Amino acid sequence: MDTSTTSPINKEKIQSISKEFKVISDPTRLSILFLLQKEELSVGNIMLALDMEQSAISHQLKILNDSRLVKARREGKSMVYSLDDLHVFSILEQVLTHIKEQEQ
Amino acid sequence: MDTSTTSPINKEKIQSISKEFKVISDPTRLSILFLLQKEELSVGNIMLALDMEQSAISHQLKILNDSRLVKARREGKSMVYSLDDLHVFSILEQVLTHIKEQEQ
DNA sequence: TAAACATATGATTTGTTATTCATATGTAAA
DNA sequence: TTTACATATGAATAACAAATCATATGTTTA
Repeated sequence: MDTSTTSPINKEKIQSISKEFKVISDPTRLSILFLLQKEELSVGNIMLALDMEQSAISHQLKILNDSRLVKARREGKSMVYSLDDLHVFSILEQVLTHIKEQEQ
Repeated sequence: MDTSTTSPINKEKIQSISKEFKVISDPTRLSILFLLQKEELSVGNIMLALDMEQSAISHQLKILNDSRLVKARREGKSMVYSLDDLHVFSILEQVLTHIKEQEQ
């Protein structure tokens, strides 16, 4: 199917794509996503793993949460975050493959 | 294959992925890529299509060119740009599908 | 070969995003 | 029921990226 003619790209679509990519183009947020791919983690544990300030982590988690890439649940005093949208990883896999190919 | 255990994500890899996404997360650059998907275009024609300043277009084309997403050739007085890496579009297609799914 | 045209590019300005700082909120333990 | 602990959040600052401005470079035409 010829997407270039059947679905013209308008400004709104460009903006949506742009926003999606912006969320996953920040190193801190990417690191969080990869950490959570292995296991769910509390904010404190993400802090320790990335060696960053609590506030910085929380702010980035909010962005990830707002775009429904992660979800949170309370566990006692801490908040435990986990992935909510596995779809990003198929995209990340593609990019990783691409990077690997270009390295050769 | 379990990529989470066989290929640990290090800081350099995070940076590479981040850079790749940053290139395709700017609306102007995305617009240029979609324009070039249909046909190769001179800087002047891209200017007209996006209604933006020549310098802004040139600066963004440079970034796209540096990351080997587009290539340029001279044609008389003008420079004609075309896509150099169709791979991005498989990623863009995925994101578009994702957006479409979430809309429903 | 001077003028006009098309694009590139460095420097500055403007806009955006991430981090930090200070503090608020919510939960559990003393 | 005060204190400690864990996280969230608004405001300020710092870092970064895009657009603009001014001008340089390269090509064609008069």
